[in-house]
Amino acid sequence: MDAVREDNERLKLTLSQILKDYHSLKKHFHSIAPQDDEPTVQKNTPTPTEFFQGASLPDLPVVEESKLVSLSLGRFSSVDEKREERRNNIEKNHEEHYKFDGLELGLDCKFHLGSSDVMKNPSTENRLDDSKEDEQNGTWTPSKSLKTKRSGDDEILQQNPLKKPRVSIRATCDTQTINDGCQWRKYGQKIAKANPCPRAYYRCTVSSSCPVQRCAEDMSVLITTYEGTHNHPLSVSAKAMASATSAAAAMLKSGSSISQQGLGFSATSSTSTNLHGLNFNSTNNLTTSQPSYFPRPSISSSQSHPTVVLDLTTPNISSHNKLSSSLFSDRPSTSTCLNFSSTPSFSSFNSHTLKASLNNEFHTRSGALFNSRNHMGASYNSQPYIHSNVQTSPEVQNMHVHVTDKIAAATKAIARDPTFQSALAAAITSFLGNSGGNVQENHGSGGNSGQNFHLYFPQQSMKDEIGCTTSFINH
DNA sequence: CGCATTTGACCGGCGC
DNA sequence: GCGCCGGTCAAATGCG
Repeated sequence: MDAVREDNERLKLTLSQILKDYHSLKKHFHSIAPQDDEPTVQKNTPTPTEFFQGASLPDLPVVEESKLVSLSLGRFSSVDEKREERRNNIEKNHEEHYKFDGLELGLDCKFHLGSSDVMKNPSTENRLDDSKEDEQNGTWTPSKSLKTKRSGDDEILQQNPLKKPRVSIRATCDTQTINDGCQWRKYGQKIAKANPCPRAYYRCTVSSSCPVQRCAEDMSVLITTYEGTHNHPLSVSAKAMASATSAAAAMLKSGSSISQQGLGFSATSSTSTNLHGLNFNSTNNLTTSQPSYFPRPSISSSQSHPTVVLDLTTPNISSHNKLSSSLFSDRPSTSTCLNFSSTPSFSSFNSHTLKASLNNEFHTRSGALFNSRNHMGASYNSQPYIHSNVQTSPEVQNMHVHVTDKIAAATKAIARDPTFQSALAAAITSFLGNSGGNVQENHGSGGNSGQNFHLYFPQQSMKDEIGCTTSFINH
């Protein structure tokens, strides 16, 4: 009980710190966001040039909260009422869908609630749900958790009444397990049916009550499956994967209607999430010609486990462009390549530069898959900052955006957090992809409509301090 | 000696 | 009801 109380206190401290950071970020955002009387988010959104060359920071008036772009740092909750409302609206009106979706970058950590609400509100699940349960019950038992109906899990229980969502990572790896920064204790090993390689079971060692588990099938491709979320503070190096997996799980929850349909990229579904900057978006609007600049993760449902599959095994993104699906034949193929700063946690990954190809494939338990055309590639390097990764494509158009000193100065102050760096890269990338405003544009040769976006920092020192550049390719 | 891993037993869900 | 299978437990074993 003492340990639980200590954990509780730590969590409260962490939460208060997060809230503090949020308010600070909010202040900064208010100071750099230009005022606009247009009613919708999309119309309210400045062009990149306007945005980056906005009025001097102190002169900017405070923008109404309803007009703000929501900045997401990767903690989406499936029960966000606003999002539910928006989702319902989408079903009625596809145009309205893009009004918010285009710039839904969202700081969706339930900050519209008071801090006390965050602790009390059952909708604040994902990272908090398990610790909340600890508070209420005193202990946490993984096996029991599957049986215990929790209000915070109502949504997922409705659709997957038995199992928690899982996040499965496929990666080529030399070692028996991937080094994701967490400490794992092996507690079992089984020979799985139809697989000559044993499946190992691991449990987080930091806290005895931490529900995160994984099994690994050690083949040429290591498949690591995460279930549950850490309910204790994580090291910086562990946060990357934890954030990614928890966000993927949250995305699965919020977009579980998609997974349940198997191929169900319905024309009305809309979810988005941010995996430590890997910005996922399962928004689909097949009736509009506006391309989505977000890739979709692989979503499958194995038995009653809804699973997001992050495939890190495919080195060549362009090869996936060959994948086709009649489902998306009316849309341009989209790929995004982001380089993420890395945390030492990824250093044990086998490849020099591990490309995370988040294919839009629906993996089934039996290995069958259905693919769509969108996919995402990301690289994890052992460097302190995100760095540019120029994707070479013969038929791309290049679009260059020069970040002005003003936005860079404003960004410096809020870009210290590595998670934010990743989120920022994804946010700006999506921003550019959706606004398409006053951007310098060099048309490349060829008839392909592919576009290659680059962010440049005018001064090297600025780049170093902000620590992120990003490239974006739209085929 | 303490901790991590191994491994057979056990349990519960699921399909037939 | 029975058997299969995935997942977990816990005693035995190994290792530093």
